[in-house]
Amino acid sequence: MPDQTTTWFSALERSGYRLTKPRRIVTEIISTSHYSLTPSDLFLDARKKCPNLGLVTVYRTLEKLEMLGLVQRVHQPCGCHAYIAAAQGHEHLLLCTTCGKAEFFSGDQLQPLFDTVAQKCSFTIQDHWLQLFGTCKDCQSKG
Amino acid sequence: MPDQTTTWFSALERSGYRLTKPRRIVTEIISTSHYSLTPSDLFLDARKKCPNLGLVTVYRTLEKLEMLGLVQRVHQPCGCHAYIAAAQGHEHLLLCTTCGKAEFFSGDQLQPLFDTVAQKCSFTIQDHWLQLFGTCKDCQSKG
DNA sequence: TTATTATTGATAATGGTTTTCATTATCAAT
DNA sequence: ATTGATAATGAAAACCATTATCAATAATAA
Repeated sequence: MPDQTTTWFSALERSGYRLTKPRRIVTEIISTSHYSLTPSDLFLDARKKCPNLGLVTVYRTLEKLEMLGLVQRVHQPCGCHAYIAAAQGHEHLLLCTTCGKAEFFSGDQLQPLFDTVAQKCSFTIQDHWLQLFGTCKDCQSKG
Repeated sequence: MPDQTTTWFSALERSGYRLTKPRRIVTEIISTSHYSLTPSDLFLDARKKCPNLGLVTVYRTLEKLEMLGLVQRVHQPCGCHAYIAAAQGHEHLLLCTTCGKAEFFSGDQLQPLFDTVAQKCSFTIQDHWLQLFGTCKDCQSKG
């Protein structure tokens, strides 16, 4: 089992949640995926290993993983219904609009911009949200 | 009538849309608001001037304004159902989490970051979304 | 093993958004 | 100003993602 998955199982247990079969399968899929997944995506995939899984359980599992900061929502033009393993620290998402692959990049360089904006607009800035869209290396070479 | 509103009316006409009363009222409200508004917000407000307005017309008007690049969606943790007059050029949204007021700021400083990310991740970058959350001056002084 | 209780899946309910359709209003041509 | 083609409207129904309900089941502590 991948390290990341083990870590997530521990986090769930530490918070008092039971490690049930449906929960383990859903957690394993999203903890190892490099693509953003909708509840329905997850459901269809997880059903292969747990045929009587209910869609509702996917929603409930995502809810817990989100509260634990393990997954985050992905915002897209066509909607904001997909999830992905959350960033480690101050990182932001870069999405391939062709294949859906997701990568994280550091947002360290953003602080100066935030300071400037805070001063110009007289706001105190608490949070920020940044996402990039583009084409990954593989999809570039495929034309 | 505010300049911005006149401009939007012209844009609608230029695209072959008729300037009906419901459409004019919805357009005027969102073109002059400094707050992001949900379809429901717009509906309730527009009804004051057009009592038999249907919620559906609000959705249809927003759809057209969005296609014309006049309004943009506002992404928030609690959902992405609000709209606001679109940015002029390379600008991004700064939202007050207390009162909902929205301001735009220049995103010119972001290009170097995008270049770095494109190189490091071997992506070509086509689009980006940035939104800041904070507290505006008024809300700061009110505690 | 047993008791407790969190979790599950099926079903129904919810709420926001879209579609359908008969009626109405706009606007170009007269 | 009037007309006619047709875009636009509002009401109702349909749709779909998400949430709540509840009896049955499964995971953990004792």
